[in-house]
Order: sequence, then structure tokens, then C-alpha cells
Amino acid sequence: MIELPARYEHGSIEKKWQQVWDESEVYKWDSSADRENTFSVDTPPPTVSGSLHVGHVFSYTQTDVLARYQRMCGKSVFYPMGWDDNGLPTERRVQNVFGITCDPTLAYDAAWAPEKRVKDGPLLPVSRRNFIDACRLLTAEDEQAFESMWRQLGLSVDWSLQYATIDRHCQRVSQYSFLEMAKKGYVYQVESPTMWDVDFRTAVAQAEVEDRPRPGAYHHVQFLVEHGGSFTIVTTRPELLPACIAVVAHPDDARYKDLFGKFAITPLFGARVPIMASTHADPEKGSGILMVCTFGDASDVAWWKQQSLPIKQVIGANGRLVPVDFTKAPFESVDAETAAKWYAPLEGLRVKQAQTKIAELLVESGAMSQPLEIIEHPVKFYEKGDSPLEFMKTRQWFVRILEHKEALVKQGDKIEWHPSFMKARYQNWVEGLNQDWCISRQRFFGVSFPVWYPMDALGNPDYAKPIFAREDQLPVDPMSDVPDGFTEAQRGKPNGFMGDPDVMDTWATSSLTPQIASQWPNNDRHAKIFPMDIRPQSHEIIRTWAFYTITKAWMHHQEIPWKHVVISGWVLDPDRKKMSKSKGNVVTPNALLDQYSSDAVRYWATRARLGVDTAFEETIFQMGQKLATKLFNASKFVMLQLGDEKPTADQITQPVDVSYLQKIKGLADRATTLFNALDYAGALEAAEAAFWTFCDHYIELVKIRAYREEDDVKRMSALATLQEALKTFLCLFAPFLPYVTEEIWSWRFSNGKSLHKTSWPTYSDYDGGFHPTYSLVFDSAMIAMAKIRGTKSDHKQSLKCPVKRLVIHNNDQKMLDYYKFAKSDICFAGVVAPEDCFFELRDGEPGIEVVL
RNA sequence: GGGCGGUUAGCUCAGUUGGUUAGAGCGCUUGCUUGACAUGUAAGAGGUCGUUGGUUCGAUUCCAAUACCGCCCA
Repeated sequence: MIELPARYEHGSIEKKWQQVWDESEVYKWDSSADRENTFSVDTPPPTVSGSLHVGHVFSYTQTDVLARYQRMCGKSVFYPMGWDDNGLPTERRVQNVFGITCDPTLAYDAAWAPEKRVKDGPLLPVSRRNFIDACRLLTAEDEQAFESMWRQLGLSVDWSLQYATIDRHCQRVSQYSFLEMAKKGYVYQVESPTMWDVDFRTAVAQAEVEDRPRPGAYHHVQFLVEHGGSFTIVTTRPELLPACIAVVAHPDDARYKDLFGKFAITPLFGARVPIMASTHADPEKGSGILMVCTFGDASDVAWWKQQSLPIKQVIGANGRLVPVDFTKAPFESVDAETAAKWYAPLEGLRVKQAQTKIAELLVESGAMSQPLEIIEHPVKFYEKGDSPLEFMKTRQWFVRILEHKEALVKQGDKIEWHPSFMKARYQNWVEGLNQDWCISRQRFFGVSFPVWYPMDALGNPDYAKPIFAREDQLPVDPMSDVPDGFTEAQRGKPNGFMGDPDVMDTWATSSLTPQIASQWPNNDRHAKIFPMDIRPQSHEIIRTWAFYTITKAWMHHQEIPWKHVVISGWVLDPDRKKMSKSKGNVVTPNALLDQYSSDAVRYWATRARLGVDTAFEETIFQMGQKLATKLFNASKFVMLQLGDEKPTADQITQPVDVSYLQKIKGLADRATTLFNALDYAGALEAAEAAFWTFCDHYIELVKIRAYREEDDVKRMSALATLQEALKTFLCLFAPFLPYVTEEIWSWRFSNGKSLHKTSWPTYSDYDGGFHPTYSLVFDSAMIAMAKIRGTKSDHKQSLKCPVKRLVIHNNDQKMLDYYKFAKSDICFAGVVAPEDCFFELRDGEPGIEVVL
């Protein structure tokens, strides 16, 4: 018999088991298992942005309990961990931490090493390679912090299956995916107006765009009509006036019908633009006639595409107004000299500044006499950006998704969504798509396109003839690797080649997490885990991560990527506001783990239902801590009674024990059913409620019998029941409270084998059969005990106060028998002399009389 | 404007196909040093289940409308 500790010290016990689990490879995936006996998890690779959030702990724990349940059911669990380290969040963090910015024109400086800056100052420009080195340094540090937290939390991840979306393996898979999509015709390259972030100077995709309410103003601007007349347009973007290419009104608008076919002269800049009819002009809005500019919004782009009109690009890639020559197409003016004079103060201004300035100029020129109407309106932003998006005509790679909407909706139907209503988000998103997926980014820390372009005799790249890398070359960096048939000396030279300088959208790689984990396309691992069983994620990335992953699985395999999508809710602050860095209400998990224990934090996380947002409340951690402590103490009690005895289930003979064991069977079945429906929270709740009943009622009822050494048959029955019940509880709690349960398991039951590899309890574990004669014995005993305790409490007496007389009466002999079967235990626990305890069959309401 | 979710005790949340007195923890009140546990334990108070209408013998549960809160999209 080992010496049992007086108290449960979670700190040292957690460290001990982390080490044991790691060394004995408890969570290692068994690659020899076939698909049917494998449970695969497409773990979300967290963005390693440096901040650990209590929300991470919340959702990842919910996944972990599902994985642990499946492992105990005998499945070989494929549970990897990845890090999403490439992309803009990392670049931005590197910029802040090291005070550097990437200037791709600079040469690599081998002597330079990044240093964390202590105070703000101007950013130091460094070469692309130096910048990427700094990114790798920082993400390695962040990944370490995440891994350490995941291990402390007790995630049953197989750490040998780690990946990072910027590592060579991921680059290879991502580039292979690109090449295969190119081969199948799913990607194309085009020079076209694209949403552009002027601060990051990159294209962005529809999924990364969000509307933000911003103040604006209606400007009423008067246009002249060539050969006489005038009209007033209303616009929120007067700074685009020099980019005006046409004026449109609705074809049925009587006010403007006569103007169609004529030309308008723009104020200030004297551009001669056609007045045209278009149904996208809403007669109800503003003055009903509007200017089309290149480009004010998506409808300008759409309309421009239908017409063959020139582009007047006045906003540069950096968000400032570019120089314009009003003597030349497409900007030619009826009065170039005056136009240039008006434009001079605008050149070089940022959009917002230009807007204010041009309003002054319009007033000065007399083209705007009405005061501004201040409004608030939605403005499109890159979700990580700070300036409104502009449309820029640039060359980008796109994935064809618009023509496959229907197929992609159908793929979503084949997947089971938990909770089911989350599928609507996916459907709404796919149905609302209006742009193909732009996957190229004019950034640095990302996966390159495996593409080069030949240069013509003048040194211009021929984008129509991209040179794709060979599959066996992957991963390639086209900026340093050389395509077949060329030498490095020909880079950037006439008749030579150039590498595609862009990188792929982060999502273009992270949408391949199932394939990255399966080592597609060249490994039999793929067949063993794909499609994966579950994909856990939160709901705000259904339109990105879930959608893109479904898209790629369809394009590559004509298959769904996973069978179940499991959506976790959010952690809200106590005032039910979303936790966010900017609000300053983020709770970091480390202190909670240390203070309350990992088991307690896991309890909090898994008490929340799937998809349900949860307010952060510390009392829940206390509940978890109390549960772990109680488990520890109750187990200690059972161990002390068991001593050197080795009871077996067939020794369970006493009615109360048989009756109680039947309840435990029912509990195990119920927990199994709930887990199979992914309702881990329901399983936890059921186990928890039953466990408190075990402590407060079953143990109290049989305690004395367990002590009495002279009556061996009855004592062994109690011991066997205590042991079976405890083992069941340890199994049922194991997914939720892996540390304290493993610790207790090791005291007596383990034989060196981890609880987490033990079989999940099933009905067949107790083959004693069902005894209807005893079915309600335990429940009846509880009712009798409640009455006895209540009476003592009402009289402010100790629970040890003896009962002088106990009469249990009932109008049903069968019910009365249940009480009778429990008589000796009731008498022991209630402190009633057996000769003072009576059972009476009588008419009327059943009742229990207690006399003190 | 379109879609989705929520509203149950002071607080945080359960409530499994409609069925007796609607549950738990925390908090509150009154007790109990009982040989695992004071990080304990016994008992008690506290809710017209957002509102209105409908289906039904019977509705927190099903249906419709409505209010408020939140999320996603435009």
C-alpha cells in the first residue's frame, strides 16, 4: 500500500504526468491502424501572434476531450499540432518588436542580426532575406510559448506530428496544390482592379474585408453639360473627381433622359466624359445621377468592365494622389493648364487629406455651393488594416470559385455541422460570393508561387507564358532558384527570366491543413486519416478557413475534407463583451492554470456547450478545483477501505450495492451516448452529478458496512461496489480531468498502463445482469436518508443524533420492499437501532416518520 | 436590409423526444469539529421560464407574431 498524500498538489503532479506521458508516448498515433480504427483531428494551427488568450484554452480543450474519449474507445488518434506562422500578423509583429521594415530592393546583410527595440523610432529597412530571418526567429519563440502552454493544459497531442505553415513541408504541399490547381484550370492570373490595402501595399481577398462605420459627407458637385446646361451629382468621394470617366443615370429617369449621349465637363479638371444610361444608378438616391470613377467602389468596377473605357488611376499604391498630365490621354482636359493648377495642391496628399482639400477647391471654383451633409456610412477595410481599401489595377493570381458556388454549397451539405445551425453561415457566405479568390499578396513572409516568367528581348516579362516549377523541385523560391533551361545570370535580363515576387495568401496554405498533416500527395498516410473525422474551429472563420479548406478538398480530391465541423463558442468578459486586445479585457491563461490547476481550467472549458459563448466567471474554476479535490479525497477513502483486499465484481451481492451498480451502468451508457453525439458537456454534467451522489449518498450509506471487518460477505460487496464505481468515475472524468484521474489511477489500478489508454466503460463491463427486484433500492434509501437528515437539521441536531423511531409506510408492497432491502444500511447511516425501525403496508400517501 | 442564435433563481448556466412540487453551482439564511474531505457537510429561502396569441386534456418545451441582446453578411 502506497503512502497517500494528505492534499492534492496539482503543480507537482501535473509536471510529473506531463513527463510520463511524453516519455511513454501515450498520445502517439499508431500508424498501423486502418482508417476505420483511426480518429483524425484537423487541429486549428493557432496564429502565433505572441499572445496567449484564454479563448485558445477554451476551444482547444473542447477538442481534446473528444480526442481523449475516442482514444479510450480504442481508436488510434491522429491529433497533430500546427502553427500558422506565415502572413501579415507575423510581419506586423516583427516590425513592432524589432523596429524593422522590409525593403526588397536591399541586398542581404549576413552580419545583421535582429534585436528587440526598447523604444519607438524610425523603422530600419532591411533586405527581404533579413526580414524573413527575423520572422522565423520570432515565430520560433512564440511557438515555444504556445507548446509549453498546450502541454501544461494537457492536450493529448502527438507532438511528433508538428508542422508550421512556413516550414519546407508545408511550402511543398502548398506549392504542389497551386500547381495541381493550375493544371486543372482552377487558377488564373489577370491584371484587373483588385481590392488593395494602401498601408500594407497588397491585394486582399473578399473574405478578409469588413465593413466599418465611418463618418463621411455628401458633396453636391455641379457638372456642366457640353454645349450648355448643368446638373448636380452627389458623392462621398470628391477626391476621385480627377478619375471620373463617365456620368450615369437610370435609363427611365425623366430628369436626365435628354442628356444621354451627350458629354459632361467635370469641374476643376475639365475632362470630357460621356453621360450614359445605366440601371445601377438609383433614381431615389441623391440626385439620381452619379459619377463613375476608377475606382470608387465595386459597382464602378463592374460597370467599367462592361464598357471599354480607360482607367484613370489617381490613387497610388501607397494611398497618395499620383502626378497627372492633363495634356495626355486618359486625363486630357479641355483646359489642361487650369486643370493642372487645381490639381497641384492635391498631388501627394493621402486620400482623406485630398478629400478635404478638394472640397475647398470646389467651393472656391463655384462648383459646390450647398453645404456638406455629414453622414455615417459603411466603409470597406482590410480586416487587419487601418485605411479604407482602394481598387487598384494590378496583376494577381485568382482561384475560380464563383463558377463553382453550387458544387461548394453541396460539399457543405455533406458535412455534419455542430451545432447544425452553423451550416447556414457557410451557405450564406458561399451564396454571397462576388469575387474569385485572390491568392497573391505583395508581401514577404509567405509561401512563394512556384512560377517564373520569361522576359522578352526588351526585358519585359511575358505573363502569358508562366514557367511552372517541376513537382520534384518543390519547394522552390523563384527569387533564388532558377527555372529549367536558364542560368542565374539570365535573371532579370532581356531574353532571360524573372521569378514571381509575390507570396501566397496565408489561407492558401492553411486551407491545406488536412493534406499537410496527411503528407499528401506522396504517402499512404493520406488514406488512413482523410477525410478527417473532426474539424474544430470557431465561427468567425467559417468564411475563410472552413470555406477555403472545403474548396481545396473539392478541387484536389472531389471529396469533403472532414466529416464533422465542430464549432466552439467565444469567451466573453464578465460583461458579456467579446474579449479583444483593443478593449484591454483579455485574460491570459497562465495564471489561471497555475492557480486553479489545469484540470480546473479544463472543467471550465468543457462545461460550456458546443458553439455557445461563455462569460468568463471565476467561480467556475473554483467548481472545477473542488471537483478535482473531491475526486482525490473520495478516492483516498476508497483506497483506505480496500487496503490489501482485492474484491471482484462478482462479490457484489447486497441489494443496495446491486441497485447502485445498475445506476452506474446507466450512467456509463448515457455518457457514451452523449459523447458519440459530440456532447462532451452533457457527459461531464452527467458524470459530475452522479459523482456527487456517490460521495454524499452511496459512500455515506455503506461507510459503516465497509468498516466492519467481521461480516466479510457484506463488507466485500461494499468494497467491490466502491471499487467498480470509482473506476468508472475515473474513466468518465479522464477526458476532462486527465491529471488528477491519472494520479489516482496509478495508486492501484494502472499496472503501469495509463488511464488514458484504458477502455472506456461499457454496459458489458458489468455482466451481473439486471435485477429488477433491486432496481429502486438505492433511490429508496436516499429518500429515507433525506428525510432523516432533514428532520435532524430541522431540530438543529448533529447528523450523529440517534433516531428513536423510524416508520416507513407505503401503500405498495413492492415499494416497501425496496426500503426493506436497504434497512441495515439506513439504520447504520441514520443512527437508528434496527429494533426501532418499522415498515408498514398501509393505505394513503406513502410517508416516512422520524422521531428523535 | 438579409441570415442565425439567445432571453429560465441575485449571478453563471442545465433542462434529453410536451406530462406531477422547473434543476445545479456560486451568493444568501440556519445548523453540524460524522474515523476521505472545513478546498468539508446537512437543511432552507429564492423563478407567473422576455411578451402576446395559437395547437393540446396538459406548453419552459411545438407553432406564429413581437420586444430586447448578440453574432454573421450586405
